[in-house]
Amino acid sequence: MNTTSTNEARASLNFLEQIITNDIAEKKAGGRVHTRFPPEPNGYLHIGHAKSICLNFGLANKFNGKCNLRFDDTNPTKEEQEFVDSIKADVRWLGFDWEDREYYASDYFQQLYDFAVYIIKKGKAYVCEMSAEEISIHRGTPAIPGKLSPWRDRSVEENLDLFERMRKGEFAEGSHVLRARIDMASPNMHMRDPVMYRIMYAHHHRTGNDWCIYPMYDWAHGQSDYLERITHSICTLEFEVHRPLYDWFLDALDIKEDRPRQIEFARLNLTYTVMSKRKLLTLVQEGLVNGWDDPRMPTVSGLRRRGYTPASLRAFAERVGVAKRENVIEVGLLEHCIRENLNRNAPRAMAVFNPVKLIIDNYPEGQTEELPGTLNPEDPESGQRMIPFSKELFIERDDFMEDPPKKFFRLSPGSEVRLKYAYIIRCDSVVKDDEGKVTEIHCTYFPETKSGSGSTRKVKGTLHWVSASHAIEAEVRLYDRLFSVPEPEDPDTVPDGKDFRIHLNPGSLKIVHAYVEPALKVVEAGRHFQFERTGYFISDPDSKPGHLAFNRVVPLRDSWAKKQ
RNA sequence: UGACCGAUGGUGUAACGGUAGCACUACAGUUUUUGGAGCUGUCUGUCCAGGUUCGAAUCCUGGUCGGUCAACCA
Repeated sequence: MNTTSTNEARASLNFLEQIITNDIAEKKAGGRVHTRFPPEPNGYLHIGHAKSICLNFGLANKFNGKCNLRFDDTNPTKEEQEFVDSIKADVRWLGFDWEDREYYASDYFQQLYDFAVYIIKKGKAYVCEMSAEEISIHRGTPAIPGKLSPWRDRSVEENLDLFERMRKGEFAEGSHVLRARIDMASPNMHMRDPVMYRIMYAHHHRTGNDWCIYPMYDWAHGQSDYLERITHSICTLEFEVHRPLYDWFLDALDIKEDRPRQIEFARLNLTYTVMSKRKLLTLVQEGLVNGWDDPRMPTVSGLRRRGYTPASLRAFAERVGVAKRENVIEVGLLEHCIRENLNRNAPRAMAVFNPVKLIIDNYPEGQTEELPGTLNPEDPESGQRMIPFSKELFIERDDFMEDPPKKFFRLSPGSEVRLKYAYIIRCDSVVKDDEGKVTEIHCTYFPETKSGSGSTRKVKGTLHWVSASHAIEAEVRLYDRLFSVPEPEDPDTVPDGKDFRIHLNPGSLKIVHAYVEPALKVVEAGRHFQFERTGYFISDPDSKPGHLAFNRVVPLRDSWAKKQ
């Protein structure tokens, strides 16, 4: 593939790779590259996080660096161990290894406290006794400068004393905060004396009741980066306006060596889905989906249950690229990535979703043949499975038309098709019920056309089938996109008083009771298959002996359906 | 309209003052015991207006459009 890697050939680098390449060339941080993935453990990871994970671990990998997993757990009222566990499982499942570098912002609470004392001593932070509402009012608006806090000019000694007493728990929640003393007239709202610490009498999932003051994100994040000797602190675009503050804190601490650098990129958006934690939570809480791992959810756990593979998600993250421009990726690209992956790796099987009986009139009553079927034509090593064939079969109702249009290559009266791995057949007649619905299709088979016999007879169509008496029943969940419009959050498409929920696709889940070939009888959960001519599927954890359940990952591309 | 950021085919993303390329999508052909997969090909693009330059997607100026920011959230 990479046959042109001469010295002249300039590799195509994204903007992050360019920055890092330059930093290495300039020997910044001694040429080290160290990134981190910093989730807040307050919810489940989604595909946007997956992009960030692939980015941070991928960059470290590419430049011989390291990537830390760091939980940004500075708000005890929102964070839980349950989410720590699920996040770790998801990152690992995606294929990344943080080795022994599992860190928590809460590990640094004492360090952060000492740093704050340092800043207070420099006269650059003060304890403010205004209420949250007062602070908000004093902050002004982007166009109007804020007003100074009456507590802004306390002595260093007084600030030190008050801050220590905050920590000791002498004050009520909300009564005091520590604020950086920056510029209440800054056009950047984040520089208008931002809060560094607030009082919260809350139990923290790791530090328990050791602390009653907790650092804010802006104060904790950059300093945590510094403590971990992070070189490139990569975050999403909305933190761009925080960067001056990120740098201000580093300056206030007189950090000159090993200064981490914040770089922002545009988060992932996907068509036909919503991505914000709040909206996903709404879907779960209102029962619009069946939990966080519902196969229609863009959560990592949902994608996993849907049947997306780690490799397909990594390939996707690679292909969407990374830049600073707002983007909406077509979900078709994601689907392409999983098809590409599963086409090479998923064994084939036959399953009939909407069966109609096909009877081969000239096939001996009671006879069964075991016919070999290639497990995966894309993989010569894959081998075969045996499929029973008999006089009565099920085929897909859609594969028969009594009065077909031109270019219909499937079965119709008088036409010939091949039954995959078996014989060419001709349709002779049909039997209908009182309502005119076809109940039986009668055919003649041609014994000399048996697959593998070297028969050169050609037909236009090939159908999948299962032997009626050998078929196993299975529950098959046909998933489709959760929303019926590309951008469900677009205000232009949402009437007043409504929200994205009106765009929920009512057909996003159809459950059918299918007939599958008997080889599938014993599959355990989590196995991928291609059901020939229909799509890729995975056996669901709901599968039990005697009750098979499959989820459709994605249908096969279908140029016939498209023409219809 | 306070500040900051961004703008390249339908969607993403490259091009670092010198041939606008790649992927997905769409379409066509080829092949095929999956109307799948594969292979080949085609269509469609530098937001606008000026300027600098032999030469501008790239640099400058001014617009336009889009995004972000006013939690004791992250």
